[in-house]
Amino acid sequence: MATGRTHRPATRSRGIPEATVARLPLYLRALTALSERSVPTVSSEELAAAAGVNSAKLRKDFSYLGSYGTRGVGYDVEYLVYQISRELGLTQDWPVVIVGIGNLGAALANYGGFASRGFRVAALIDADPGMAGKPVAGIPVQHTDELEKIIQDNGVSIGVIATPAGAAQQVCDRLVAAGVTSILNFAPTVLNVPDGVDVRKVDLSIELQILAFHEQRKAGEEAAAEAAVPAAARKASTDQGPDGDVPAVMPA
Amino acid sequence: MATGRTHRPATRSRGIPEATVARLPLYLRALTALSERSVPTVSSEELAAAAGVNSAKLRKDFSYLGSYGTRGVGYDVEYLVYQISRELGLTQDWPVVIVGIGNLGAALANYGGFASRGFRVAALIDADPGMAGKPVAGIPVQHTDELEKIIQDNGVSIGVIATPAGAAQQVCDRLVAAGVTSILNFAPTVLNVPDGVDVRKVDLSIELQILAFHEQRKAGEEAAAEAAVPAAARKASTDQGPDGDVPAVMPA
DNA sequence: CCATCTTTGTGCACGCGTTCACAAAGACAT
DNA sequence: ATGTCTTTGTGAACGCGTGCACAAAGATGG
Ligand SMILES: NC(=O)c1ccc[n+]([C@@H]2O[C@H](COP(=O)([O-])OP(=O)(O)OC[C@H]3O[C@@H](n4cnc5c(N)ncnc54)[C@H](O)[C@@H]3O)[C@@H](O)[C@H]2O)c1
Ligand SMILES: NC(=O)c1ccc[n+]([C@@H]2O[C@H](COP(=O)([O-])OP(=O)(O)OC[C@H]3O[C@@H](n4cnc5c(N)ncnc54)[C@H](O)[C@@H]3O)[C@@H](O)[C@H]2O)c1
Repeated sequence: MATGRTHRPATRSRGIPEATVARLPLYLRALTALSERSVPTVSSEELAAAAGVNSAKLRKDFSYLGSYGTRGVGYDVEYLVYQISRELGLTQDWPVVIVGIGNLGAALANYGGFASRGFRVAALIDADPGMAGKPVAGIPVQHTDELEKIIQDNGVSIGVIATPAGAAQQVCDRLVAAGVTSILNFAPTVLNVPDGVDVRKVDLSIELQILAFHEQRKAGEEAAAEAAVPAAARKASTDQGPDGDVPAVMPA
Repeated sequence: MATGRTHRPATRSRGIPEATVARLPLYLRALTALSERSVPTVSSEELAAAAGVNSAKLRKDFSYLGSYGTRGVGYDVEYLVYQISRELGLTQDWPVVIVGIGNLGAALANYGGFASRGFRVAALIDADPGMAGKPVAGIPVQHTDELEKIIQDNGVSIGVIATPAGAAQQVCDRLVAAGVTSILNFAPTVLNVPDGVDVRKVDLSIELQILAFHEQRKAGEEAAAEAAVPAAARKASTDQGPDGDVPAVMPA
């Protein structure tokens, strides 16, 4: 999961489980593809395959929305697209600001998939005075000094942070103070926010480390250990079954 | 969660729960920061606060590693850094290839945090012949034709896909055929891979949609509904409590 | 050596999420 | 109308993850 909500411990808003909410965009994407191919209806089995999930799970997910399938036939594609869009709040327009227009921020600004579905880049903000006024993806970058004004003038409630880690908390605080209540954080830091503010993080580094963990499992298991032992571990992991013994000694 | 493993249904490798594995990088980051400040030991309470998790959870997580705390004192920072690094497979070097050097791929290539911890960009690969040879972040881009050779010559087992969605599955298949067994996917598609291959995805669009959902909940609840009803929904959500009634009618 | 105080490691209970499996709903043919 | 066949919607069981709460471990001071 490159994701992970912080705070607001699974509040299950209005009865839709968090896990289901996280899958709705997946279904929506698959349904949109079907819609473009003018497919009128789809069974839970087919759609589940397209979305890469279990069909029972998909049916249960839809049942939380009120579920509009027809037994023996399946689901009406157009109708589901609408229902899910509405449920996710995609029938309205969400102005978004991106703070930190460096490598990543610029890539995000250039990303087309942004506008495609309800999201609109309202402003690009950077602390570098040299960037102010310079257009990125057709949008002029504005200085951080304008942050509060931009948020308020545009009624922005969703902010994207793509600054260096060191600046993230500070930027976050300003965004929140200005009225932003949802933040997508790309900086590798834990953000502290007051209740009522949602934070989701995208952390490349964590994802890679998780992959490395599994990769090591796959590779090792026999020719493991004995890599580079920095004088700290004694007889590190001879890997003898679960709960394998570990050196009960601590280094300086 | 911008994350989400596909396939391999929570295999709990060697007894370490998947949820714990996903948190280890978080602890490692916090510990590294402490280490740089030369802090010798840290209590579960302090470290948990820094990582943004519950302290009991943290202690339980560490207990899976064999746990090396000292009661009444806490954990030795350096030692934990080493133990977690080893557990995550970060004591070895992981060559990584990035496929699709567009806006995002270039940003990733330029990303410093890559090399910092065990990961090394072994090659950049793109299908555009015009890019071949052109250096990005100091590394010359190579053509897709070379993909298999690059993977094999460098012993690459981790691949990053940053191509357009349409090309992702095809690229994925080639990576897997060439020997890659872990994939980090930035393209908005569900990738099908054989057993034994791990896929993690980072999906900006999904993250935003999840935020939009919660944002809508926060904003609405009273002045909801009655937005733009595309002749499909009849008496859409009057929001009368949980399991609120929904129109039992389907459009054409 | 003993008492006190801090902090770990974990038993336990609870709730969420997943999946199976099946009854019922409805389409469709005859 | 009746029967058959497909597919939904969900009851129920199970397993994982979380967090409380506490006993035991060990440091520290006298
Ligand atoms: N580039 C990637 O692929 C990538 C991947 C994963 C994570 N990240 C993270 O994303 C963040 C940005 O990465 P990047 O490669 O774009 O870095 P970058 O250095 O290229 O860009 C950072 C930008 O933020 C601006 N900035 C600095 N402080 C600011 C402030 N207080 N307010 C507003 N703007 C400020 C800088 O002027 C700069 O333009 C970093 O935290 C990085 O760790 C990047
Ligand atoms: N830019 C972003 O911020 C962003 C954010 C989220 C997701 N994404 C996704 O990441 C992917 C890349 O986005 P982008 O903005 O960099 O797009 P882009 O068009 O700038 O770059 C895509 C690159 O992939 C290359 N390519 C195409 N087919 C290929 C193939 N078969 N093999 C190898 N290379 C191939 C192209 O030559 C191009 O250089 C897309 O799927 C996009 O949806 C991008």
